[in-house]
Amino acid sequence: MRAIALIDCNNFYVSCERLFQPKLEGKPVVVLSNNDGCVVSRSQEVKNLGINMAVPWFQLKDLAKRHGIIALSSNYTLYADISNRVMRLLSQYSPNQEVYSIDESFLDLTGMADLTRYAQTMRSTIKQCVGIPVCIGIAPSKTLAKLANHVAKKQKQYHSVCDFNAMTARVLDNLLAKIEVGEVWGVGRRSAERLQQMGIDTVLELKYSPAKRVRAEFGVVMERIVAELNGVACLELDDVTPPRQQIICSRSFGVSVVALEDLEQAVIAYTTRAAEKLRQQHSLAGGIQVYIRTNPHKENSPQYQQSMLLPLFEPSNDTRLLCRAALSGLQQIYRSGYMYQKAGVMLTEIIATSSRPRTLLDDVAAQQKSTALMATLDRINRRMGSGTMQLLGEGVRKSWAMRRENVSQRYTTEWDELAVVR
DNA sequence: TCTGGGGTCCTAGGACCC
DNA sequence: TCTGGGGTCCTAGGACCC
Repeated sequence: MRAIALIDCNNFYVSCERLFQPKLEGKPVVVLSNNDGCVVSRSQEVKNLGINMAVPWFQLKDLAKRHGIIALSSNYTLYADISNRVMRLLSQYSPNQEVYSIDESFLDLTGMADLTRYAQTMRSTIKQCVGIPVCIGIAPSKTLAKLANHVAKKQKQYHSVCDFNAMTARVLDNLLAKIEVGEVWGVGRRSAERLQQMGIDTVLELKYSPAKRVRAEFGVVMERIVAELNGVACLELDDVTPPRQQIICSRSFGVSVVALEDLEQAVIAYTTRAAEKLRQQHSLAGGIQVYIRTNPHKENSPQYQQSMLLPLFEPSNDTRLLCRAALSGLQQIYRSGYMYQKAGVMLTEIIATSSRPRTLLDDVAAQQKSTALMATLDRINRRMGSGTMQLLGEGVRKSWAMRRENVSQRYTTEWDELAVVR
């Protein structure tokens, strides 16, 4: 039988912070999204208080004061580095790994013996070498492995490892009968509501729903989910991450922005970041979309949002060229008199640099010059720190920059910020 | 005062073609 | 009175994920 494992780090961002600040152990801790907006990671103590994911932080301030909740700004540089360490360790346990997200990985363990013990070894190795606690679910399909992981997390008697393959069909069905249908991977809030209206409340009920009916009501995606719940693997492990088809960089501002000049700075900054990512994956973009919007939560102030797609004359990854296009778009959609809350850019029609189309009009010398300049820019910023060299138009003061009031050090990636042992 | 950011896939509908 | 059928491509929007 197929054996797919899903390894999921517990309370990942909070666990990363605790690695370097042991005093946070045993205390209620949350990590907030950019701009210190919403809760994106919660310690067990916080979950026990009944605080949900994605709650706006300002709504929690009273509760936080009463229970002494510690709130940290997110530090993605740190989390990405810790994630890499976990993933590299995990890769030693199977020839076939899919890194699914910053804190999750699938491993194909088909054909291996004594999987529960094997998984326990994995757990203790990661805990010992990196310090991050994980839970592991094992099953014949990805969707079931996700559910097995859910059980491993919720039910203490499994000691953080749950192997559906080691259960009889009857025991498994009894387990599935106790899980709400909304817990299934790929069943979101919308579908869960519709399923419940049809009388399908539990995972077990979805598992035994007639395929025809599911297909007619929800389409192929849900049909595939039902097959996966029945142990038929429809989703393969993707062990190579394909290059992105679109690259987005967008941010809310720390304060509302009114002036075009500030929006221009922000758009240049975001385009610069997006272009860096584009070059990292050795690609060119055929177009760039720019958008701005006011704060939709402020119902009393005038609302405006607009976007514009600018096709490029030829595909490029030159920051200067992309910025020029984005700025021309911004100038066309900008309207004065609004309080802007967010701006963003999206690179589209992405192709590999190696498949750059050739035409008789190509200015090869100019292309080579651009490639060399961008490579130098990237090298300097990688070596000396991101933002060492930037376009002047990005600005220096950056009054619009996001809030990060309580951010921890980049303990593992910056010489100046290493943990100090006394 | 204060509500994230970055992705993918699917579907429906319109334009267009023969 | 009465006006086909089938295909492609593109875009926008919805739903979902972490």
